[in-house]
Amino acid sequence: MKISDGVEWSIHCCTVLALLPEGVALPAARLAEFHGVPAAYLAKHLQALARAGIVESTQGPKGGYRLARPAAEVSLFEIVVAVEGGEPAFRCTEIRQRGPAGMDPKHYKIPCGIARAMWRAEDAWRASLQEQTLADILGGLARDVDPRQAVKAATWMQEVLT
Amino acid sequence: MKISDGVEWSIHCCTVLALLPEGVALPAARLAEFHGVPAAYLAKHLQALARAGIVESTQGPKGGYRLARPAAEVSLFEIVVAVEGGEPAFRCTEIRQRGPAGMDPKHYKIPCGIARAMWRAEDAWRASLQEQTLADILGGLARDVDPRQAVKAATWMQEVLT
DNA sequence: GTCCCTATACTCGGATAGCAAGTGTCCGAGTATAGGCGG
DNA sequence: CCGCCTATACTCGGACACTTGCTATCCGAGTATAGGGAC
Repeated sequence: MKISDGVEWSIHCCTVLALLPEGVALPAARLAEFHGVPAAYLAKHLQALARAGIVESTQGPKGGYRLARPAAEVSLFEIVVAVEGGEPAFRCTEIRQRGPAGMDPKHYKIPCGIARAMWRAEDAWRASLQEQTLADILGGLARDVDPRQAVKAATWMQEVLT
Repeated sequence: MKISDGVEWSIHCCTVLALLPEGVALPAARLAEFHGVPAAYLAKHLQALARAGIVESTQGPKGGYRLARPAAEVSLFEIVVAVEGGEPAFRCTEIRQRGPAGMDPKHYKIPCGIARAMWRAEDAWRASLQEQTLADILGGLARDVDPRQAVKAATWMQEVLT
């Protein structure tokens, strides 16, 4: 079980986009440069975020990506689903129906108890992600980030936006 | 993000082993036959369960696998960890240290807030799995399984154990 | 000086290769059993 | 008849190919901009 790197990158990108002045967009290439990741691959995930309505894209010069909604209205869960897809991590293959003790599929009305148990755990995971928003991440940044790094980041952004 | 099929198979196998009479073992080949899955591949996962101390193995004729502890003392979490490994699903690659705004690693004492958020969700997942034991699964079986299937399964087991 | 037009260059978007982890399989090492032999 | 020994066959255990999905990349479509020209 492994969560795609794209999830980590996407959340970081959304955090940066949330810090952007109103009405300004940042190209994928700049986001990639800022995080030191391959631009072409990051673009793939930003597209997924755009399809999910989390970010908006503008083409042409001075174009790029920007957050589609206030940071407080974007949960981490939405980002994860946008990048990884909404399918549950545990997939019941109904092996209870196979083998010598199996019966006709119509007799299995209730999902397998094992699947229910695994899904219950996944629901707890989803609930936790759903109640954490980008705004919470930003609050944590303000608390934990070294002021010198904040200055470096702000300077870089100034330079890029000119 | 996908949980290995081996987890599903392993939990089903543990459930069957829990229904076994005291002091009797079931070979991997029989477990595979019962669930209609490839025997050689299932064996791989049973070995992982044995290494983790969840099941015990006996060699030679009349040998096989049996549960190492009472069903109430085996949580689903243990099984998942035994099969999938204990590494977190979300792996922080510290991209905050890279790029033009990155600083020397020694300045990053606290884990990235994004990683902390993701890990918090995983903790909720783990907690849910930890409080669900094989005994709970067995209880669900008694409630939900079609009596005719129970008979088929019991008959098969009788036949195999002779 | 102002407006319009056009060419430009910059952006996103989807289609295309490469690689790692999970999936599936095999054969060798070890051991409890069962039968045969001797006492 | 009982106990011991040996050969057997059945078990687990780790080492070896294959396939799916994530990783990484490229080039084409679309568009806001900026400059130049006409009025």
